[in-house]
Amino acid sequence: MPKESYIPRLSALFRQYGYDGATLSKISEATGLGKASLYHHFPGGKDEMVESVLCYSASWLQENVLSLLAAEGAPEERLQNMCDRVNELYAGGAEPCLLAILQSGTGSDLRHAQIQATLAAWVEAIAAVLREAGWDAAIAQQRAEDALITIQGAVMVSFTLDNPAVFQRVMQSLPQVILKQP
Amino acid sequence: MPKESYIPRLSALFRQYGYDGATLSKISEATGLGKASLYHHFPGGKDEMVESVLCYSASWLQENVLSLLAAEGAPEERLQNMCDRVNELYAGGAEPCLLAILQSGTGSDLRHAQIQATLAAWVEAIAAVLREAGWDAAIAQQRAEDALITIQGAVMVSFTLDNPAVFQRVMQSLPQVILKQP
DNA sequence: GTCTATAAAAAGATAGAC
DNA sequence: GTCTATCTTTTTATAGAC
Repeated sequence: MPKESYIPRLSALFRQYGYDGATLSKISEATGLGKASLYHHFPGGKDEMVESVLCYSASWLQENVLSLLAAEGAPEERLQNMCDRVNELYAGGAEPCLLAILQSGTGSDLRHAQIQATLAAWVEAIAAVLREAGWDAAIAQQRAEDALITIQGAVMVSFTLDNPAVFQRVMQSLPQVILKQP
Repeated sequence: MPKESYIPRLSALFRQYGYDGATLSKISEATGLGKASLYHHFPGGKDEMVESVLCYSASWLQENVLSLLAAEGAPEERLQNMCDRVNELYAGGAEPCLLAILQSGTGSDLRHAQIQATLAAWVEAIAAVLREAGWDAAIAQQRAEDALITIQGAVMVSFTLDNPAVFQRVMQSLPQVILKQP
């Protein structure tokens, strides 16, 4: 099997257990591959697995979220499309954020830059929509940051409180909130 | 030394490395105690250490944040006091949230309920301020959730983007945003 | 590309002296 | 209350056969 086919299961494992908690034993079990086979696909060990997972995450975001923001249509509609995909990504507020999880643990410096770049691209994609909607660049940047803050905060709070309704409510209103006059 | 004196250093270690990343070796080094001494203070091992850290966190929050929300004064002033303390807690957006970090890793079920209770108490303390300010109970609950979402999201985004200015800006406007008419 | 077997290192935990 | 020493288990990683 090509290594790409194991990325989703690796992704789920790192999201649940984090970098240090996702041991090779768990990874071996989840993928059905022996440890030696894992090193065949990922000679760099867990570091390389995480790097691949983060790379895949960035691609998924680009193709499933950022591309919708850059597409044709009214700003509110494009933001709504983003929220729909984000809702899938976080299972309606029931699953935590991989990017947030992978920032802690041993050797997080290696992951930090990659995660930062992904989040920055997301902010910029939203800011572009807002500039197109006629906002000043500085305000657009702030509102885009606010949008990410709301999404990430809603994931954390919903997951912690075991209350997906919080996530649903916030995602529901996000497009209007972001586009609203001050 | 009494075990309470080690809690702050334990806290810092778990915040940086998470549950699985904070190994006994690191803990031993950070506290200056041998492993056997650690087990003398915390017979239950890491689980008991984390439990103590989370218990201390809840106390700190109660005494330094929730008590200010319940104190005398105008709602906006009390929310502003909260933001000031929160700004210290997260080092102005430079440090991640212990509660968020400890939700992942091996055996997170043990920690989840404790973290959930702490966050729920925080939400309720804010909601009480808003009800006192004349808001309907349901709206007060939503606004309080929104406040926590903003705080947690701002910590995550600021830390990820290495940009404390984002955190500062958001904390600055939080009291007015929460109290603003819809 | 996957396996079995094995090695080397690290982590979690305890016994018993002081 | 802290230490040294030791033990067990787990984790990471590799060698070599198929």
